Amino acid sequence: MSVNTTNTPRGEQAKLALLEAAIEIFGLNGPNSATTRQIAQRADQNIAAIAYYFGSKDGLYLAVAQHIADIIRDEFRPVIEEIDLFLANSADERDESRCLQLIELSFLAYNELVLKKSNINISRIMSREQLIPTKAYTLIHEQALSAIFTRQARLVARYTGLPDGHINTLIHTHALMGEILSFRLARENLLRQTGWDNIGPKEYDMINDVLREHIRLLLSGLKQHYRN
Amino acid sequence: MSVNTTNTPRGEQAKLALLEAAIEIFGLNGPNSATTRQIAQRADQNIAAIAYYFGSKDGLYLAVAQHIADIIRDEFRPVIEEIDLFLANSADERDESRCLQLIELSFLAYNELVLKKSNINISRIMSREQLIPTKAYTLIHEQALSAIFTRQARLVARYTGLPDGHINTLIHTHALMGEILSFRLARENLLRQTGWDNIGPKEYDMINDVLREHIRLLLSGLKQHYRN
DNA sequence: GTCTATAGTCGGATAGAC
DNA sequence: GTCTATCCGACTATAGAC
Repeated sequence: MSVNTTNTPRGEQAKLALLEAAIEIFGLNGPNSATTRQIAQRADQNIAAIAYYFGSKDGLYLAVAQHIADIIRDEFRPVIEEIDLFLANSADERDESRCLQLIELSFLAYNELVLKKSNINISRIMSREQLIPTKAYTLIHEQALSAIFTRQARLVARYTGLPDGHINTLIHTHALMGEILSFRLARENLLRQTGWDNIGPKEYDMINDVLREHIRLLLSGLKQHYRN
Repeated sequence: MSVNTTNTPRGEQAKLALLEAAIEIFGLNGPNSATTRQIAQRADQNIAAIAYYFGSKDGLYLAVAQHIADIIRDEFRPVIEEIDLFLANSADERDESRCLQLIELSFLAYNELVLKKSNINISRIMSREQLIPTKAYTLIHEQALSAIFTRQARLVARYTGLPDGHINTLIHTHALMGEILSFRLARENLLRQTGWDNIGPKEYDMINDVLREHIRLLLSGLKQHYRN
């Protein structure tokens, strides 16, 4: 893939427009059935521009993945820094409530990321990559997701007393994360069962309340079990 | 869609072969980028057979959805009958452990359904339908999923004391179901974090143990909270 | 009922004008 | 750097032979 690295304002703007249109079209259609014609039209750019700036349709898809990884990394940088600070400095057992708070913070931040309407196509692309992973998933996982999930598991271990780095701890953390993901990945099921026609601010708040309750119940239950 | 209703053995066999091949190809590719050529080839049938038996590619996709709904309905019929029996006969409060058992049973049955290797493409199709729902989702939901989830929510209400039919109860149930779904819908994330290269019997057992523990912890926590 | 051949459409990529 | 025109392959659907 030979990506043009021009920095002229016009070129930069064209690239960005193509990237954003591509997120939308790839989100709605998947990498195979999305067409470069659709993307170019949505971005108000010429079809040939895709080949020029990104080498090929495939190059554009990978650039989209990189863009998504950047967005997620930026979004989570503050949370990750706070977690690292906590994990580095707090070897004692006093900071339980801070630990719980950080777990809640990072999980609910993830919920916001995937449920935010403006991110709908990003999360569509990511879930499709979970079903049929391509190089794009590797990129997003290694550059963004891995850092988040690794720290979440470490916090869960610290809080509950589950062994740090142990596979069982990873499964517990993954299962808990599943509660968050379900509201995006099984969104349609939720809508049909509740009769909602959308997840707006009111619905979002109800979901968040339930999630917060589940996180606290589960973690305190696990803690009682594994600390003794 | 004009579906041929021939009942000659050869015709029936051709239809079934096409259906099963279609599940595989639609699972791997999504309804747009899957091609009738691929499906016909995999089924060892002529391309024209698809138009003949199912009217069109779209007709085949809907037939696949119907086939999936049938499979799920058959799989869950016994559980659903047990649940209905329980809900009808046990108005008293004594049967708590039976209630919990049924919740666990139905949730873990769902886990088996989505994780079973032979069903991998069925669950791929279903998750894609959650992302971008088509008529196929309506069909599967109304004919199979709705019956399961409605009863699960009723059991959860019964066990925890949450109000039956209330939206909050539905959200609680959905969130809990999310734990199960995550092992299929975020499977790739799990594999990368654990280093597994597959979810085999050993991994499946570990997952099931964690899920059972979470179900019990969460439901008993909710019960303490809402029963008092 | 089953198949081959093909019509008609749309896809990604590119050559070459400006 | 940007765009138009076009090549060529792949797709669905169908007409018509057997």
